[in-house]
Amino acid sequence: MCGRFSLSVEDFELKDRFQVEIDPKIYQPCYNCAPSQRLPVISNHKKQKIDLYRWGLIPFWAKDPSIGNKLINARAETASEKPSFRHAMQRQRCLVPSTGFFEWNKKGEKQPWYFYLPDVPIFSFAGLWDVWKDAEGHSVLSFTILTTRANSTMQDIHHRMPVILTPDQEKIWLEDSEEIPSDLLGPLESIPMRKHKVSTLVNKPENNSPEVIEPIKTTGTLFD
DNA sequence: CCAGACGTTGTT
DNA sequence: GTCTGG
DNA sequence: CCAGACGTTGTT
DNA sequence: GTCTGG
Repeated sequence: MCGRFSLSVEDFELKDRFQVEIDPKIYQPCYNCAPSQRLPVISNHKKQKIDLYRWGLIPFWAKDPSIGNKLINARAETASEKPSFRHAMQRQRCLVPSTGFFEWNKKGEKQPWYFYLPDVPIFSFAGLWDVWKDAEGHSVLSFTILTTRANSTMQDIHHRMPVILTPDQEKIWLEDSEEIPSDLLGPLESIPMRKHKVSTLVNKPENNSPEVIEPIKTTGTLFD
């Protein structure tokens, strides 16, 4: 699963990496990105621009927007059949830029781990977005992150992981085709991934500092 | 027909 | 909006 | 994902 | 236990 990630780069780095415009007034690096926050997204409708979307997809037909609290992830295997995601899966795909993400090992103590790609420092999750209008007609843009089976690096910690796209796959995911490019949605194996234990400071979303992604020392091996 | 749900994770 | 269950 | 709340009344 | 908010 994926319920917390980082995007710890400056605006110009994102701009260079994705060839997009970004308003420096609305952007700031994020070490501890959490559900319900407004976070940077590149959608298929605005491929040349990064905008902020709320994490937790609110389907366009929702009466109560709090449904978004439950829709922070969508299973890639079933999203095209689910009422909440079907429409977005066909027409409203997006990239969620990231520099790494967190998972908590449930066995024994609740230990947070940080996962990242040393060869691809900025990557993206495959996402879906939607637009919901409140009673006054104000639009709320929101997104969810697709999940899939864990890859070999992750499976000791968790049996699910976010769908990570390679740079080549990013273009395909954003193409305006109602045929879903489902071959992109498996666990990432083609790019090396690393992990290390991090401080439980990351548990609180308000702790948004570089410290939450730093490796913590453990008895025995320094790196896991 | 209307009412109510619409999700994922992990654990049992 | 669309599907399921009563 | 985790943390924190989870209620009503009346009064200031 | 379950929901809301970040």
